[in-house]
Amino acid sequence: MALAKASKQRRPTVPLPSGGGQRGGLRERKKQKTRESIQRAALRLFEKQGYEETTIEQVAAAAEISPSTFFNYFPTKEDVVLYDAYDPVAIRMFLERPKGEPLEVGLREVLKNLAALFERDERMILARGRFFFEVPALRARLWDELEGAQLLILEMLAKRTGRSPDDFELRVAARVVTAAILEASKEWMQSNGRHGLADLANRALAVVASGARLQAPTRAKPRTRRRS
Amino acid sequence: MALAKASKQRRPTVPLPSGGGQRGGLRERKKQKTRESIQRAALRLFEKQGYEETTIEQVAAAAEISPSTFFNYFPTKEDVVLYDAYDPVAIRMFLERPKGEPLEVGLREVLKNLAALFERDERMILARGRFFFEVPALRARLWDELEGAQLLILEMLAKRTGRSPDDFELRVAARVVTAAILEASKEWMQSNGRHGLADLANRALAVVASGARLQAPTRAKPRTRRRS
DNA sequence: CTTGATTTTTGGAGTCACTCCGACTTTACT
DNA sequence: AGTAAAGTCGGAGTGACTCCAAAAATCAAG
Repeated sequence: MALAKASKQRRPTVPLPSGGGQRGGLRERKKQKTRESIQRAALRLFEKQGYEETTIEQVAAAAEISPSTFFNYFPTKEDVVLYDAYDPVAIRMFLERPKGEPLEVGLREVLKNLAALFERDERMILARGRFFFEVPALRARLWDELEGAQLLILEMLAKRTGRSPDDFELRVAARVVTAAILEASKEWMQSNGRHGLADLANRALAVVASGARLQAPTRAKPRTRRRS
Repeated sequence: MALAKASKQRRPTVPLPSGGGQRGGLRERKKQKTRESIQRAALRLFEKQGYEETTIEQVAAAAEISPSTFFNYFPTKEDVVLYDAYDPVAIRMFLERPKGEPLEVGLREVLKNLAALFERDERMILARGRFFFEVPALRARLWDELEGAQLLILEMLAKRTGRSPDDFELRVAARVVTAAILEASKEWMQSNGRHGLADLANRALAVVASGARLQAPTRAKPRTRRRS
């Protein structure tokens, strides 16, 4: 079956700065800086002219590098938007949760901490977020990238329950939890940060815990309703 | 904000044959046939040489049309694989479920009926399935396309519960259910149809209903275990 | 500070998906 | 048959991305 070579394996996403944000030789540090500088330039252009309407050439010019060099830093145009310097931090946070702790608690805590971290450059994060949901190509990539998150959660669940990560039911559970958190993030981004990320995640996880069984109109309980 | 035009709106996916599979003028019927013939030619080539390794030119040649014409039938290369003649059938099935029926029951029934329908060209369906999970570009598109399914389920849930489709909790529920079914389909495809689609869907929905709360190793209860 | 090895940057040539469009052919209808 | 609509095709782009080899910057030693 020719499927093996069918994918031309998308070369691994931008290498995450293995450390928490300060690792690696001076060499690597500089590369990191350039990468972020390119990203900034790109996002600025995308916001001004739109994603599709901006060419790599323009981004390269704005970042004062050659188009060739752009591809040294990001394998595809999409990756400039995808790239998130916080990712490794989040992953590490998650992995370092105490072994015995119930999954949801861990998730809630991580999300809470992240939300706090985000306050720094929330503006940029939210801007990126909007792209994800408005540019088809990015939206698709994001979904796919989520697979990684799901795997993390799966591992965690496997450890907690003593089941194998191959267990079908376990995989369903992991995917379901991931989906819930995704919807929370989406709401967060689309509401432009008005609703707290931690809050939304809590509510989403509550829905999961209740077996997604929603009773009649709860119309009378206007929760964190703000404006329409 | 330039976001509005940021997406160059991916022109709508291949128009679904509005009817259940037999509607439209003679004109349209012929188009449909051509479309399916192109798809067959394409899938055959993809299987033989791999997706990325096959050019549109080759597909066009195999289907005895010009490359230009290819794009008359499918907006992108991905869509040749994505296109599913059964989609409209499935959607219609789902929409025609009795109003009062609980969502899960409806889902189970639809899935069961579909599974039965699939027996016809299961081989091709499964082949397509494998592409989805092995070719990054297709995987991503599929995730995104799932958004449509989620919307359907959301509508249905809204009707059932009397809540608004904007309700955050409802959206989470819809996404969670969709995720469960996705995992079931994925398992189905990856197991090459060994486990029944309807079975898997049932088990997945059960996990959701239980609040995704899995107890310790259930190793001792081998369920619908078949071979392994 | 010089030299040679090692990265990094860059330009150029090429592939491929996809767009735009005008010319040409087929089909449907009177 | 005659005409309008729909479908097909070819050619000339554009832009993302690959491959490669030649410059240029960086670094390590002597």
